[in-house]
Amino acid sequence: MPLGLSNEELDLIDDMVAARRTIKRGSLLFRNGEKFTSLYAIRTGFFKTCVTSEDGRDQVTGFQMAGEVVGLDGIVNDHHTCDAVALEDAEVCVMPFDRIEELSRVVNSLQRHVHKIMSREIVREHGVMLLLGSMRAEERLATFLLNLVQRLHARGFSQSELVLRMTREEIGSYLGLKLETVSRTFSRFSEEGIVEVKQRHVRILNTEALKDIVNPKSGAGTV
Amino acid sequence: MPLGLSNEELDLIDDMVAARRTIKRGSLLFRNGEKFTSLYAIRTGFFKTCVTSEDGRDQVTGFQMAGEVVGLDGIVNDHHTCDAVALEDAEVCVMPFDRIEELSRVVNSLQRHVHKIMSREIVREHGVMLLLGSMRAEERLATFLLNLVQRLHARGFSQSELVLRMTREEIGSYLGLKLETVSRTFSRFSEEGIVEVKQRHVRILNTEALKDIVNPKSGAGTV
DNA sequence: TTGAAAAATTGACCCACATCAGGACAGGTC
DNA sequence: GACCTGTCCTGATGTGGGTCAATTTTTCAA
Repeated sequence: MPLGLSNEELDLIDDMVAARRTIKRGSLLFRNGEKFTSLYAIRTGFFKTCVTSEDGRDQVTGFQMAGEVVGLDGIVNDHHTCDAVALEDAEVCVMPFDRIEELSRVVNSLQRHVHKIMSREIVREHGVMLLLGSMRAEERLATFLLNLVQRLHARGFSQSELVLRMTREEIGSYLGLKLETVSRTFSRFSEEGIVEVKQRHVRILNTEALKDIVNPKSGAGTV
Repeated sequence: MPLGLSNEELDLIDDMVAARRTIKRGSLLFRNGEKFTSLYAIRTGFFKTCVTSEDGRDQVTGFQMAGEVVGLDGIVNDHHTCDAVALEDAEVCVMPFDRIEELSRVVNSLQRHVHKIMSREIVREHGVMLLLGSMRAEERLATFLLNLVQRLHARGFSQSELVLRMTREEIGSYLGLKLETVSRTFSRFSEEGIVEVKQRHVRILNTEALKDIVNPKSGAGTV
């Protein structure tokens, strides 16, 4: 499932997988505080990860789909620091981290792959920080939709249609907005003919408009 | 400089360091788009890292001090995706990443160390996302001060006094606030006798109060 | 099929922070 | 000394999104 590996290497990766595990919609793959043992490669299904502050505030830190890896947060302290919740019935490959380290000492491409996965996550989070730190509600939601649809498209789904697996509240938590604001912003996009929204079914009618919102064209006044 | 390694292992780490490099205050260690070759361990000095969106918005993604590592963002795409700017004259160890990967195939503790550094960065960013997504200005600044002073204390500095190496604007960018808000919040803390602020010199008078701000005690009304 | 809970929409009002603007202060240069 | 320039502070005003509340729609269990 990770790209760019030879068959030989894929066999080794099979070696690495201890087991498969299925997770029912709504239940946890791992939770905050739990001992860290493995990374999980998502085969099917859809997850959110979220951290909780001491006083009970909750922040969704990401949404993960098939082919992506969760659990990286647990490596530092041998314990997970966030929850991973299945938003639909899911199946994952359990990859014991000891085994990963062992194998990646021998298989250079695997070593490289692991490093890239972690670095990619760091870079992704930089993007989220930019979003949370400086974007307005419309920009946040447009960014979110474009990102989702792009990842789905890379998996063979439509470029313009998607089904949200998460609630407005979860979207809001991820984007640093309240659910009402998410709902209103959807409505505004809808009024403007940019998207068609029916509950969790979203059809993007004007991708360019979304891109313009994310990346405001400087318009006429550019000297 | 990384903790928990034997002398033997430290020698190996010396092996890994290609060179030292000094960076003048205000100049860049690396910049967005630049080819990635190495990680950098900070020996002395203070850095900020920041990403820039296409339309010129800027987000400080972190402040780094002695003993911390920068450059992890470059691994995924062989190019850096952020700038690292020295906020005071600095010296770093240049550690070619090829060499790191090579050595960490042999030295297990180094392999583990590299993984932990990357995981720690991911977890740190989760914390920043929580801050940016759900905290109010006072909570953000209190969190920031407590974090800074804690890291400085771990390096042998005071628990209660610190000199900010960055401007109000840079603090604001990191915390998702405008510089005026940062300034006003400092003033408020000062009025309340929580800190003493003279330009970049900050003395924390009441650590507990800061902690209470970060983590609001539920007070009287808890049923 | 019915009933109850969960999710989503929409409106009215409010507030924390942004924006705009004026001025003070420090550090450096001539 | 006088003069910049960058940084910081503070006041007045505006606004985007939060809060509160009412209603509708969907989902799902019985």
